[in-house]
Amino acid sequence: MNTLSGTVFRKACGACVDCDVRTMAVCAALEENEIGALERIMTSRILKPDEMLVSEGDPLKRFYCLTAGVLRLSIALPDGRRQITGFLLPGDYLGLADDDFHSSSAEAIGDVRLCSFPAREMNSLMEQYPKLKDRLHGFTRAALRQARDNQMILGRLSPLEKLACFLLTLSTRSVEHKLAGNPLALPMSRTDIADYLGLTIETVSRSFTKLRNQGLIALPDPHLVELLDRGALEAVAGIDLH
Amino acid sequence: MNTLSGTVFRKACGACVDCDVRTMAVCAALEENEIGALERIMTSRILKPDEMLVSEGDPLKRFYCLTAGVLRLSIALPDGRRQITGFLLPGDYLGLADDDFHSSSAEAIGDVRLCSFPAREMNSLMEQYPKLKDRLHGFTRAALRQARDNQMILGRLSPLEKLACFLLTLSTRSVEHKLAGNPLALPMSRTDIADYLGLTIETVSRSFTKLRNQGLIALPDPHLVELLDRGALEAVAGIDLH
DNA sequence: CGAGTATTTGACGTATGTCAATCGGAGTGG
DNA sequence: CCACTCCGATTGACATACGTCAAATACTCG
Repeated sequence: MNTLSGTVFRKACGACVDCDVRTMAVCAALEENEIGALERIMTSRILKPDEMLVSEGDPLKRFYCLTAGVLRLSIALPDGRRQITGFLLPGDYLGLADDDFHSSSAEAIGDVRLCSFPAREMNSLMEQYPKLKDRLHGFTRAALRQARDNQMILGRLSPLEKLACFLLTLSTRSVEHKLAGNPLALPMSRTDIADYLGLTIETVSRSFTKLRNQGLIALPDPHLVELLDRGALEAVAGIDLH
Repeated sequence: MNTLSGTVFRKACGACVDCDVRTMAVCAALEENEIGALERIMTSRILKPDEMLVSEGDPLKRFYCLTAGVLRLSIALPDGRRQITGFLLPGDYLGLADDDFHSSSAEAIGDVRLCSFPAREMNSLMEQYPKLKDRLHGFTRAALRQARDNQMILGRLSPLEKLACFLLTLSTRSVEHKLAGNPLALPMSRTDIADYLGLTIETVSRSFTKLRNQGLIALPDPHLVELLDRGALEAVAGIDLH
């Protein structure tokens, strides 16, 4: 079911220097001879599918760095409506937006592995290594740009445009995060995609079908998309994204 | 027409110590004896209604701090569709999301006055005063939380809920920014509100009328709302915000 | 192989967008 | 001071894209 499994646990718990996300995560701010400081406060953690890592409103005790798998960030309304504000890929950092409390929930999609840093120690490490803080600030700015792009997607695009946009940006991000970009894995469910794009699952499904019928994508199975015509997809998305 | 004019140019260009936004803007990070460093690199600027301050894609040359009036941040699609990603109030900072280029356009709504800081000098000042950098990072995190709340609003709320939510949060923010919170000034047009909430102006207008008919608000004129029943508005919004 | 769940497809209703007309206030000129 | 114009806001009539409800299909996992 989960197309990522198999790669997830390739490595038991190697040293930071050999880590899959060494070059793209927070830790890339530190040189080989400095990484020990981070490693010393770090603990590993594994999540099972749909396991909740943090819940909206929880006090912020730890920061996390995703090393394998995908997380969904979401906000919920009292009546059960849900908005997924983003998907975290390996190398992404959890806790960018928050001061003392988590403003979103974070749940595993499929199996997940992450590094966990106590907030206190991480904060003092950021004082010790300013470039660590700078890198995180840079991540926060990028997350803000992404959130604003999402506002455009949610507010002004049609369902078909939304889906095209979603597939293109996920593909691009996947490549940046060293995951396959073209036969593209979609570990999340249709419900997740709907809650991300502000649609119903039926509309998401119909949009997939439409893109498939137009020959722009192939769907070997619901969790794998092949982007057959990136140019045409970009035309459908009606927006050239980064 | 513009409910803000009259207060806008109260002060010609006083010293930072006496500034209206001294306690809430970036500059609050610095003590009285340090503020000179910021003042030295600062220049004042005034914008006329609808004047464009920066355009999407422009190289980032300067940061700005709004001292009077309101700015709209927006992203545009090639075909003219527009998404307003936020409104900046006095004390807010422009440039939080950006690295080398502006990711949104910024235009004045009514008359605007702002402080302008050359990016280069501002960056070196942030090195000199880490608490300045910390404050900006804090602003960025807050902006990210707000952008994610907006994703929820855009993706999952009905038009009536969107408008109620908009009025409540604008009222709260106005108070935080030392503006009137209850007869609430709406300097932006219905088109701006529509482009912020992902609606058409007709739907915005109908939603205003509905809230008025339900006795939740009064509209002495289109740019002034009185929140008659905050509790009921919160119930309509279906979301307790912050 | 069978049960349970996720996805897809279909039929239908409605909320919201579209198009068009009216209203109202601000600014201008007679 | 009043009439006229202009532009933004409101209201109305109508259409349709998307949501809702329901059934069928396909996949996953035991």
